[in-house]
Amino acid sequence: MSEQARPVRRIPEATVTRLPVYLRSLYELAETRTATISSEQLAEMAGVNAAKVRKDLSYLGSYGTRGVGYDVQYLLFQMSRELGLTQDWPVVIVGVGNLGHALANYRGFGDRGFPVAALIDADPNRVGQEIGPLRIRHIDELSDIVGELKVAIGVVATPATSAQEVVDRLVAAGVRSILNFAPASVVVPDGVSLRKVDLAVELQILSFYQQRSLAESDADAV
Amino acid sequence: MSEQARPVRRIPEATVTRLPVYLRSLYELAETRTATISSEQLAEMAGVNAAKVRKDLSYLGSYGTRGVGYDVQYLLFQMSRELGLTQDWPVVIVGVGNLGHALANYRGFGDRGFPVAALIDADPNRVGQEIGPLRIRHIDELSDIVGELKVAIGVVATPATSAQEVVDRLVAAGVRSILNFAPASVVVPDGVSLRKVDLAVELQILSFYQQRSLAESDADAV
DNA sequence: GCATGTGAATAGATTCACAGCG
DNA sequence: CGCTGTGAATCTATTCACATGC
Repeated sequence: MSEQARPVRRIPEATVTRLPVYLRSLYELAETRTATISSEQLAEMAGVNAAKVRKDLSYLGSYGTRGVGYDVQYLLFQMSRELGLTQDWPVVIVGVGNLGHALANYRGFGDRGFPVAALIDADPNRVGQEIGPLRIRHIDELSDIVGELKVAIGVVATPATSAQEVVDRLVAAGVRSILNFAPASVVVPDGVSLRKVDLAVELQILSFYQQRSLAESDADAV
Repeated sequence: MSEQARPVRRIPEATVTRLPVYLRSLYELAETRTATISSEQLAEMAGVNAAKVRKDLSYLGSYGTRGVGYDVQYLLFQMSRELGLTQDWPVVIVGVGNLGHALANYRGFGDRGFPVAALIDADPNRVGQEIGPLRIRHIDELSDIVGELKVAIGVVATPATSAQEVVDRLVAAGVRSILNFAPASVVVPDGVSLRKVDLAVELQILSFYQQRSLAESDADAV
């Protein structure tokens, strides 16, 4: 009897990564008081094709109206709910160097339901420093901080060499979602989500295609 | 006779995104004077599985030795070449707010073959300001700057509302690789590469899985 | 009539499993 | 014998195309 009758829709990973993009488009539409939107139009805004939009949205449920399109407000609500955005998820930023500093000052976090609850560093020279309303605290306090402030997401902005250790500490403290900005591959146990943002990787990918396209135009020029 | 005999290997997109990760592992190995590495070990370092490593590397060529593994230095060289990292690709950062500022100060760029050649902003109050060795220049100078400094990559760190316009200007100026940090979907013509890094999107993806895992543990607890 | 929702078809990525070679 | 390199099998994602229902 432990099985639920409710069919827990299995949303493909690729779809999950696109939902936030649709969501952003929906916010824009809501601002311009647009009432309904077709998959075609939404696709254009999100930079994908219409079939993909329809397939993706169908995983959330049948929220459209044939012959009409999707109700912007309703879809906005359903998607927010599905993404877990009806509640706040407090964030802790670990590593307050250049990048961590910028992230700490970035309004986009709090504005969108991810309040920065704490700033953490290992460097005693930084601990105690104030950034906006927050005082940087020492990494040894991490576990307490996570518990007290109900931290849900850990943002790692340390140098590569400390990244794995910081991740381990976050996991030990009970954090189950981690966003890693450090240029290092880190591992997490099952049940913990990890996303990575790596500048160098992105630039190198661009470099690959840049070189390819130059090589081609050189060949053409011969 | 315009066809080359050399078979231009078609490297899958998914593989291209992993090459920089392998490359980083190889640099670490090189630092510890490791001479050869098996697909198994490299997989562990890169956080993928061994079959994938072998398949990925096979697209570059048969650079391994059966029964032994891959020569670290040789693979490092081949991979760098394939990624176009044997030359520098000058970068221009457009939008010197919080994030742009942090990026401008980030040493990771120049150190890895992506020298920051120029900083650009549209705000007259920022133009003229100096950050490190660079003076912020006005966006109207973009085209000249790209030409003079042989800018290959444009990094967009503007607010969402200006992102598309900035991208259009970069493309018009001849930039064929763009890294977009602005939380907006932008379009580029064929032949231009675009990668995006979006904080809010990453956090929302984490939120989705966080909510899922909490919902599951709640269900178990009943 | 028109745009959704979705099976079926296709394309792409991952993993398996083993032949081949040093 | 050990590890690469790779076809074949599988899994996942995308796209097509049209029945369905407002």
